[in-house]
Amino acid sequence: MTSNLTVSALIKSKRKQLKITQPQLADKAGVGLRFIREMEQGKTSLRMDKVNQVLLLFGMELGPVLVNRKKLTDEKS
Amino acid sequence: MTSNLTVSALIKSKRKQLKITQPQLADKAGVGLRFIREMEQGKTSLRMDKVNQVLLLFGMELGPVLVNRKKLTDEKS
DNA sequence: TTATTATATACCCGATAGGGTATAAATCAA
DNA sequence: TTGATTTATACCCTATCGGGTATATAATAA
Repeated sequence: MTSNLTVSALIKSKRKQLKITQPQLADKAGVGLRFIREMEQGKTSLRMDKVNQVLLLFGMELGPVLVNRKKLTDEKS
Repeated sequence: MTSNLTVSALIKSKRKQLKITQPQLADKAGVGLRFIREMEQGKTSLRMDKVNQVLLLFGMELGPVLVNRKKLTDEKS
């Protein structure tokens, strides 16, 4: 199964795992606190380079992924 | 093996597959021609929403992916 | 070669991302 | 409850993204 987690959800959970606050994450990533917040809140117009600065802390980056074919039960192809 | 194709490479190859020009792709995606060019040339500071507008034409979207552990032969862990 | 077509580069400019900061609202612990 | 901590909202401001357009440089075909 292809997970397809949103950036928003991923960052939030990863940050919680590390038990650090938004200001601390912003600091580590070298981005503004406001950016971390907009990211966790799912803003869609973020700049890729900034997002990658944060994702890289978790060994990840933005890449093209297949759109989630909704649940198998939802529709018949 | 996790492909990890860049957005740039993916768009360029997908566009060629469809045998359409940059202006045509820009048109279909609803973005400017300049944007398509910057995208194919690997500009890193693109806005996610705009990139997704284009990727969606190919059934894809931006998502967090694991950073490529370089080739197995390149380095010893 | 010369046309034709596709792609790249350069400019102007409006819109907005993102930084900073201040304040408000949650959340949690005592 | 009250106080401390974390997160959310709102504002100002600069930098720049991205659209449009014009020009330049391939690239391909005749």
